[in-house]
Amino acid sequence: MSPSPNTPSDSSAADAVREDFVRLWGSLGTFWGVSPTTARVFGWLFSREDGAEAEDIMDALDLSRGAVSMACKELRDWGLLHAERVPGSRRTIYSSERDLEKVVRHVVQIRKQREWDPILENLREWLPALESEAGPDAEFLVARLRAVESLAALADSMVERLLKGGTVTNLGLKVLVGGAQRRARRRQTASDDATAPADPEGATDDLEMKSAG
Amino acid sequence: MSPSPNTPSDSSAADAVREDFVRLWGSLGTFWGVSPTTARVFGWLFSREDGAEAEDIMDALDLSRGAVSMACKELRDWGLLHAERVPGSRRTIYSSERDLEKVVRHVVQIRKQREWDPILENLREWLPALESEAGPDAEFLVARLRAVESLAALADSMVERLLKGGTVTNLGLKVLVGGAQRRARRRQTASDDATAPADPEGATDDLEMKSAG
DNA sequence: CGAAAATTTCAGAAAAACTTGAAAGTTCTG
DNA sequence: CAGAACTTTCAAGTTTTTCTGAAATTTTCG
Repeated sequence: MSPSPNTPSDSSAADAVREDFVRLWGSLGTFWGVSPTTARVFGWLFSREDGAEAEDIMDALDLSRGAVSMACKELRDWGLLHAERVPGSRRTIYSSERDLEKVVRHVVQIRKQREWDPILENLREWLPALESEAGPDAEFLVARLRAVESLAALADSMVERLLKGGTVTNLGLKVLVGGAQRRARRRQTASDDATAPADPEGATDDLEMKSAG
Repeated sequence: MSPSPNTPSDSSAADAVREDFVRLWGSLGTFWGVSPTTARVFGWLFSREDGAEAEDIMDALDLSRGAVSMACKELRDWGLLHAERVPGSRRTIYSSERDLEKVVRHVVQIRKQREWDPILENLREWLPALESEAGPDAEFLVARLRAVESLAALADSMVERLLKGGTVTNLGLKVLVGGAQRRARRRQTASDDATAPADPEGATDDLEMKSAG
């Protein structure tokens, strides 16, 4: 029953859990659109209090130098990783974004831009083209596409609210308690993101703002 | 300007849009967890008023017989496809679920069972093990895991509400208008999903209920 | 019941995605 | 400015996923 106090710092309960957590997080990679390895790197960093340099990561996760570099680059693009250079040294210290809510918001925002917005964009091209065409086939297709559009638009507005509405937890509570009403009134129309290209560095920079909460 | 009335039924605007729609839907496959081909099959069927037999599908989407069969099987498992046998014939007629909201609900439900529930399940195993362990590392990990847990639990409750709360559109409207309040009061604590196994056949059968709305 | 007309299954082929390792590029010390 | 210490990039190799085609299975008709 006694927890094995022999092994010095290798197989503590914390390390065992950490390992499982990294595995789980890796298997969830598809959920938010990155490779398992990339997800594992994030999970590992997230499970640690302090940042780590590339070599620590390749050591802990048994990856090549290149794999770690690419995973970290991708995570930086997603805005989920801080890369810090220690002044007197050549090393880069990576650490995960600490605020899980920011992580979720970034992931949702980027997936929305990449995968969701094109749907609405396309639908709004297709519908006019179809409406000028007569015939039962075209009419039916219009009806179906409208159904897709209205559902997509609904999802879009909910996500939009999530992104603008402060912390996820707060939003969740508000929704559960009914406070969403107030927010809906002062909803400001988003400047159209259809034309705005994603600026890859801006995503990273966003992380820095509002860090004092 | 005149829509080319020459080509008999091949390159109408409807068919052009249909083709694009199928391509788009296929590229979205990863979003809800199936292969592009499977997604394309659904998209094609969804874009059509009437059902189609296997050969129509392989013809339209340029797939082998086996691929069509596998895609349809997977879609049936997801509860997104109706397979109907015409009595006097040997053919099976496939048609997509017509109600997009049902489609969304089924997808969300199944992905939740497959990918989300394990998270909560695992977290609830790990936390007790960690809490009995002293040391700063374990304590830190507990804090991080708790953050994951609370966010996962929040998402879980929102999804749960989506699944139980009638149509997606209705729910969306309710949320946007603040009607969520009522629901939150009578929120019954879900019987822990940690132990409840997913019943794979129930998911499919669900499609049939409430078909009269 | 046996033949015909479909659908399903599955081993192997093709394609896609991921990882590696070495070469090229940066950034810091002397 | 040359050299050392890291990081990044990318072509090639490996693994995983997906598709095919033919054999096995199921279903209908005579």
